[in-house]
Amino acid sequence: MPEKNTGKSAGVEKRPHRQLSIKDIARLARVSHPTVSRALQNSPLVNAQTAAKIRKIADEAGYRASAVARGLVTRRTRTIGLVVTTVADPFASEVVCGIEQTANDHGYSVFLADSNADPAREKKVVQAFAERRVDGIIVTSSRVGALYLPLLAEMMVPIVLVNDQHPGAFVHSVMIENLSGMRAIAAHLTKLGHRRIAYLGDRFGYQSDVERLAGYREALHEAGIDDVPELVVHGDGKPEAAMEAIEKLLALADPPTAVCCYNDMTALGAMRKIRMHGLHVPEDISVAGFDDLFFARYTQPPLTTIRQPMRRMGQLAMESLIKLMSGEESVAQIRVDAELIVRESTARARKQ
Amino acid sequence: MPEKNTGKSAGVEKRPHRQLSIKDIARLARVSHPTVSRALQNSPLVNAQTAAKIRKIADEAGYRASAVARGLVTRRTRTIGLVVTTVADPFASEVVCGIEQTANDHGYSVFLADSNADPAREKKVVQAFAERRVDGIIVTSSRVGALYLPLLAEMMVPIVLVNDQHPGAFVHSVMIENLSGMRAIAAHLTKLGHRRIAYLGDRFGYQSDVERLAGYREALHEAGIDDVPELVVHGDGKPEAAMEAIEKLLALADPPTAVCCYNDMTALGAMRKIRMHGLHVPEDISVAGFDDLFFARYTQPPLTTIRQPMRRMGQLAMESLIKLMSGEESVAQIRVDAELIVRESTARARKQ
DNA sequence: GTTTCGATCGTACACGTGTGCAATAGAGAG
DNA sequence: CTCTCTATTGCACACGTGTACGATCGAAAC
Repeated sequence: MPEKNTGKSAGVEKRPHRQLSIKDIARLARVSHPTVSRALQNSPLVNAQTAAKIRKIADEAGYRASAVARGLVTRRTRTIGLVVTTVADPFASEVVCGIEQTANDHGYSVFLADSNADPAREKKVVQAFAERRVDGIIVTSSRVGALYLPLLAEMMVPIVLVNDQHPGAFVHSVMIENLSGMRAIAAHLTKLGHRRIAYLGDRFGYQSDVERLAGYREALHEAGIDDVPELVVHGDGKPEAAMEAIEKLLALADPPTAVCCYNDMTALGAMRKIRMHGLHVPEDISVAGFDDLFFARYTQPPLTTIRQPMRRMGQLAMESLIKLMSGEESVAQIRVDAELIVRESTARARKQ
Repeated sequence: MPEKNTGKSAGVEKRPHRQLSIKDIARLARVSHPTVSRALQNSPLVNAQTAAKIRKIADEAGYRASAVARGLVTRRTRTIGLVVTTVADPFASEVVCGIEQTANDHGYSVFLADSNADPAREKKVVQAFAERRVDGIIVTSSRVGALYLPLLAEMMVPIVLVNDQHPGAFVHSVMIENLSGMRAIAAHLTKLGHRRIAYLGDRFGYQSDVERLAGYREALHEAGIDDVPELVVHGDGKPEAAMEAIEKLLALADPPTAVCCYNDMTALGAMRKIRMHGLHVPEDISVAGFDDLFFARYTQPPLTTIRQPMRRMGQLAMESLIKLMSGEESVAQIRVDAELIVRESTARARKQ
């Protein structure tokens, strides 16, 4: 009675101590390897009892089918590529979290790549994805979305963008309602009696910045306030740049009594600089953010902001991608609603 | 003269429009496919001119070698699995960033998996890694490190842990000098004249908490201060729990004049609650954190803390793993130094 | 008894790449 | 001219899985 001895070769083992393959299981179960394959896929083509027996043996042996071999023959790897400008950003990491969870729930594994906003690196990681034969790609907050067009064409793989900064280039994307969100914030401020309201934006030209700026303007117009160009300044979405940008506002002869920040990170820098000037939020100046990152409720004072359902957005992007990968159609542009969260960084304007 | 027509079969194409393979390039270059393989690997076995010509053709055709086919025959996928309790944590995401960068620099791709601190999920993702045939695994801040032992044995793959909470179970890890770090913070406070210094920790029993608590005690002993059990309380490393935990300290008949927090997230919650009690930092009570997350310099007041070189730690973990995957030895326990960053949340104790 | 049909299972391939080995050709030595 | 050696290339396999197709067998139909 032959035991586990295969009789194949007596040669020395290679370093990585041979994982056991489907053929090993076939030998143990005294069937052919296709039968094992079918049994593990719960195929109706195999006898129920045999299948159960095979599954039991495979399980006890700790057998794990090789996804790479399967991917080779199936031509579908059940992996997706996720490129993000940087994971070390609270917004991105929440989105990544949502994507990873739903990918995992659907049997997909995700390759993570950090582009660091470096176009060369971004191109490199997408090439890596091409070699890995990913089934789809998600890109979040890309500054260089247009770069993907040729690569996309080359890879023949669906792509979904989250909060892309260059409109129209891609069909599938999920974004927040930037305009109505920022309009809600600005309207909140006008209702508090503010008339000199500033906008501290991201880099000029990015779609989300354009849309939020538009929302800010709409709210002001509705309140009968005219545009004041000197009250619109730009940072880069991060605290450092915000600290510089807000200097221009504070140096004004008639400084604003409230400022709408492009996002919470910007608000963080703004509030810090305001404090360094000896001023107080919200007594001297109201500050509002956008995103509702985890720290928004812990700032001093807690930040009034717009909540973006970041994980949900990641989930939606992944679900959309899954549809596309299955050959189905999916909604091209998904827009999620923004929710105003009023905390203590905004207050009624002082009587002039 | 035969053109691109392969003459193989006139059957209809499958859906995913056949990527071109090494054989396509071979046909274009009028050589055999092994020659193409060797040319693209810069093998000395192939004529320099032929190699150059092949590479040119492959490049112009936009050919991308299939990493999955290569992985199958090579038995090395050049992928690693990265499991993290949650990416949506500023500490973890910085580490992930460091790991991804250096992995990418060395030609490795990384599978990201979020365990959500759920043991079942954690097991599931590691099984997925096994099927993907990853060459190595990195686990950050695992609460359940011990769970990996059997899976590790099964996979025969090197593992590196970052900031593991269960000492001794694994050989390879990279951690911060918790003890000396927290001792530096506490000593900083004693030098400012504080005598009633509290410790607001993570869950009891986690290694990093144990070590930081020990550092705190050492500093107090050096300053001739006795242990006061009521001044040591525990949260869970997040702001919410910190807000609850610090209540116990504030409710004391003789409340502390300074509190060492397990990390910056804890400090965030602590400062918020202190403010809600109408007290001021640092006038009424000094607060110190640990980690130096991005927001530490933007809190009000900016947070005194210990800087952890998070990206560097990720880099070190990845470099260590690369060594192990190459069969080399690597330092078992890597400890990186902590650096005290004094900002404005700590001040001289008021005269009693 | 033969025929037919469905249920099971095995055989033979394919996926795209890497690599040991043989084959060939050309150069140099004798 | 013959032999040897080296440089270069092709042939034949292997990696581990999925799947079309044929083979077998038993039962049911005739």
